[in-house]
This record gives sequence, C-alpha cells and structure tokens, in this order.
Amino acid sequence: MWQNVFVSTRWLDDAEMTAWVRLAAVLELLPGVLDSQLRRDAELTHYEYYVMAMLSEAPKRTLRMTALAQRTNATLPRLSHVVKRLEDRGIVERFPCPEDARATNARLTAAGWKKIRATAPGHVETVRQHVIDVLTPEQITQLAEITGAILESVDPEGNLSAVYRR
Amino acid sequence: MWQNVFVSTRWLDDAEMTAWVRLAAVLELLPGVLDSQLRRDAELTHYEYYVMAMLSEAPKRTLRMTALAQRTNATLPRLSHVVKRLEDRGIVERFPCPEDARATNARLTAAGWKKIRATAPGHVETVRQHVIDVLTPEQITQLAEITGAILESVDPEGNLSAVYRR
DNA sequence: CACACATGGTTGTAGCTACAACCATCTCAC
DNA sequence: GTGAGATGGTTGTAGCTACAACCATGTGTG
Repeated sequence: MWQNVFVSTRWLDDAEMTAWVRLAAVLELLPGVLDSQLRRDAELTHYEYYVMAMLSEAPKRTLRMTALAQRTNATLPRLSHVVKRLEDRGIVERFPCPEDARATNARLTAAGWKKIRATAPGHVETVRQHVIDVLTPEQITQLAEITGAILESVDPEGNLSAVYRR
Repeated sequence: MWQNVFVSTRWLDDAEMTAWVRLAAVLELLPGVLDSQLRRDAELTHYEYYVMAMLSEAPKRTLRMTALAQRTNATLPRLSHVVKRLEDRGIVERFPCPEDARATNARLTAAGWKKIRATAPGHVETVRQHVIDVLTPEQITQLAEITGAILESVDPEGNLSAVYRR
C-alpha cells in the first residue's frame, strides 16, 4: 500500500526543487535576521513589533484581541501571552470591551506609541536591506503575486487578515 | 537625532508594502502548516525531517555535524539538541570522526531510512498543495530567483549550504 | 425562559530554539 | 615542542509557541 503511494508520488523536478529548497531556507533564516535586529535595537521580537504596528494603525490605537490576532496571523493563545508581556512592560493596556462583555480590547499606550515610532525606521531599513532593495520592481510585483497564491492555499477560509487578499 | 533618522527613512510604497506584508504572513503561517502535517503523520518537526532528508542523500547516509548544520540552515547548538533527540528515538546514530578527533559524524539508521521513505510522499504532497501547485511554471522560476537574491543578502559569506547559490 | 452550543479570551505546560559558556582537539608560528 | 588562537561540538537555561483545558458571556431554538 505504501509502495503504491510511493510510486504514484509526483516528485519535484529540478526547477521546483530549487525554488522549494530556497524558499525553505528563507523560511528558516529570515525570521532570525529580523528578530535579532529588533531584539538588539529595541528588545522586541518581530511578532511583538507586528502587534504594536497593527495597533498603531488602528483607530484610537485600539483593537479587539480577536481582530489583532487575525491581523498578526497568530492564534489567540499566542497573542494573549504576548500582550500580557507587553502590558507588563507598559507598552499596551487591556480593558473590557463595552459592547461585548466577553471581549477584551488592547490599546497602545503613549509609551508604546513612542517606542514604535523610534523603532520603525531601523526595522524598515532591515526589511529594505534584506528583501526589498535586493529585488527589481518587477520582482516585487511577482513576489506579491506568488505569496498571495500561497496564502490562499494556506488560509483558504480567509480566517486571517484581509490585508493580503486579492 | 531620531527626528533626523525618522524623516530620512525611505518608507515602503504600496507595492513594496503589499509584497512585504504577504511575505511576512507566509513566514508566519507556512512553517506551522508544514510542521503540523509532519507532526500528525510522522511525529516529526519540519526541521527534523530536513535533517533526515539531508542525511538520506549523503554518501553512506552520513555527514559531519558541521556539514549537516550548514545544509539545514541551522546553528550547531540547535542541530546538536535535535540529533540527540533523534538518536534517542533510534533514527540517527552518532560516532566520532576517524580523520578528526574533534568532529562527530551523524548517520541515518536503517529505521531512520525506512521512516523517511514512508514520510516523504506525504510531505512532498503537502509542499505541492501549498506552494508548487498553486504557482505557474514561470512563477516557480521567479520564486527561485527572488529567494536566491534574498538569501545572498541574508547569508552574504555563503556560510550556509551551496544548494541555493547561483 | 431554559438549555445547548458558539464565541472570546486566558492559563498551564510541554517542547523547541537562541544564546552563552564550556571543553577538547587541531594548527601553526616561533 | 609549546603556547595562542581557531575549529568542532555539547550542555545549561531562559524565553517563546503550540496545544489543550478551561471559564464567562452571548445566541438561538423549542
């Protein structure tokens, strides 16, 4: 039975294998690069930065936990732990949602707002250095198309952010 | 001074931002998808699978720890921990390198070889489903070029595998 | 209006990774 | 040949994520 699966498997050809091996390497290496720059310059993980960035763009710098989890591509438990730590550091604050007693709102504090404004330039520079500036404008467009297609298969119900939907 | 940095920052335009946000989402979501399929079907993380795959392709299914770390894009401490666990499970075995008493060789056992042969078809199918088969042949080529460029900036000295060098 | 189920969120814990400290062996200049 | 530094690898530990269990509130059906 395994033999049958084995022989019927559609293995990857050379071009496919090259693309996949490189993508896997990016998956492995790029997060570490982003994390260590943010860690060094702002004592922040990339995910923490993303949480702050999403809050900073929201009305009143406030979002419900569920919405924030969607925008940051994370599960609720993970977000909950992270927000607790950010709260302990005075970067965000949590308060019950008035319209729905089950829900919790997270808001960026003044200190958090100041911190992300100070951190953003260095982070953007890192993203430019390792991703944007090494690609041509055509490749930027291609990358958006390619990642869009991958995301549709990884998150078919659109559970996550609408940011990347096309 | 920060003001100066702030105003001189080259922010991302719309096309750049779209590409980056989507890539960041892929970075966040795809590893989880790969991990959970392998975890469910073979009690393996994606990284453990990769370690086994690299060994399975090597002469005598044996590699030195340093070479294995390079091929799997990992640090030596990380690899050391992972290999110890795989050794406890009877999937790999370690023995001192005859030519260099400092070095250690890792070898895939017969059980490990059997396991990866059983696991590979399902994993390849997952990679096809979420990456390869959602792209056109042109996009596969573009993806290889794009990830190649990113890897050159992330790993400029070529410390890691030659697999992705062009 | 009561019950079942869905939704929103938190908490406990196991397991993996990063970082630093450490040890052993090799290389080479003198 | 010996001391200094480089190389190869392991181990300890702090911190983050995944998963499961849990609780409170909301919603809909009879």
